[in-house]
Amino acid sequence: MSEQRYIRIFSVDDHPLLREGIAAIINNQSDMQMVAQAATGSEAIQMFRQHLPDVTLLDLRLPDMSGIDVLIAIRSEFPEARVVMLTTFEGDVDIRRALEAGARGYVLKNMPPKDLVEVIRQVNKGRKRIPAEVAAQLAEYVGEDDLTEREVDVLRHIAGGNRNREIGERLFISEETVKVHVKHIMEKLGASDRTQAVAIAVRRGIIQL
Amino acid sequence: MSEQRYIRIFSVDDHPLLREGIAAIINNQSDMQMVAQAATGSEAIQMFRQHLPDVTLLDLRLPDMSGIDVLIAIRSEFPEARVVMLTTFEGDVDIRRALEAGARGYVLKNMPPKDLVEVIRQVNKGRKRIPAEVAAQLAEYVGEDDLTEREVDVLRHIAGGNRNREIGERLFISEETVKVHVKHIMEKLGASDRTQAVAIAVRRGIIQL
DNA sequence: GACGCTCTACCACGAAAGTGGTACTAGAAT
DNA sequence: ATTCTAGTACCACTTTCGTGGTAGAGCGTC
Repeated sequence: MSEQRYIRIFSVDDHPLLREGIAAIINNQSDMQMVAQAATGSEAIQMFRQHLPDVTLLDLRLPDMSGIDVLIAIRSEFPEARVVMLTTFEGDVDIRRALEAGARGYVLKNMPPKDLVEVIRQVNKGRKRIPAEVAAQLAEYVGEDDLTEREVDVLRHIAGGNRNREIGERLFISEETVKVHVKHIMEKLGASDRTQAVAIAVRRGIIQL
Repeated sequence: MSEQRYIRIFSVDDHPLLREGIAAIINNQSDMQMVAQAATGSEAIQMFRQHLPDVTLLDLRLPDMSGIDVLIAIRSEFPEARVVMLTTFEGDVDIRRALEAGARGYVLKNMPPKDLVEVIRQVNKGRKRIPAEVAAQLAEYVGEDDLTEREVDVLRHIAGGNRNREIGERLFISEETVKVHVKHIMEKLGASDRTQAVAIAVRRGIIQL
């Protein structure tokens, strides 16, 4: 194949300065071209349909919706879409959910540009690519039980400063049941009390404050 | 004045992609020029001496030290240095400390590029410039007491999941004194318990997890 | 149908946390 | 010199948390 075609790239990020930087890097590569950009989730979904890029760079936190939800939306319509998450967040939960939702790569924003373009080339070839630094985050918690949805509900109320009795009232369950959930939350997260449970959950990306 | 001189700009940020974007924006302005870049605090201090830029763009979180400390170091040596903080963090404490340390501007990374260049122009003229969005964060907590150093110490130990007795042992004070500190912390932050105190403190940038 | 998981609920008990006081000291500020 | 602030300490008391069990209902799976 002597004909060299560009890798057509679509960037989704709500930070204009960063988008600019990505565009500069991309367009400096002889084999890549930035074909579109979006700043919100709904924009992203719409523009994906228009441009059908080879590789999409997707931020995790967007103003209107989660990057994970954008990923799911795009892949439900275009199962072959090749999406690389590009974010500052290192929490293992975000990484895991992105990969479960079909992301082909996961790159941190503080990585050198050459790592990014390398991941793009690999993903464009249909491979998956997770840098060691990111994989290490994942490995940290393998085998440990995830919190259930209900437990995350309870945890959010804990972070809001609610007492067990209040949490019970809001979730329409007894205080005793709340205590059971709290116990399980602390066990699963390895926390010694509810406060540390919140701290750990925030670090791991299980909840946001 | 017919002779037009460039505003010489120095960018300090540990995200290469973002630095690239800033450089692209800056060099697109007819009246500005990027003269140097640094990725760490110590690099920043050293390169400032070499280049003596007109305006410095400084990230708050750097790998080796806090952006605030870099700012203090630079301004102790060059009191006329014009520094704009450029960061993603909206916590009022970071903003306040930056301004107290002599920052002339405080711009969020998700702002439009034209806001950034506008702030740079104003700051270069010797003015201070704080976008409304940032000022609003500051206004949120005016008049409220800051936590003392000791209280922040205690708060950090709380976030680590320590009991009052343990905190006392580590800080070489009695458990009863710890309880007094905890009481004051909750009062000042408007928290109903120690867990919410940690959550609020993290949101406001008083502690990091 | 038996198993496993999740969510629910209750009980009892000891351990912390949180509340409301008082009070002394050292240093900064006025 | 006096006032203010931050930090220290102790006490008494109530409330909440955290731990250890047991157990049934509902749902999906194998």
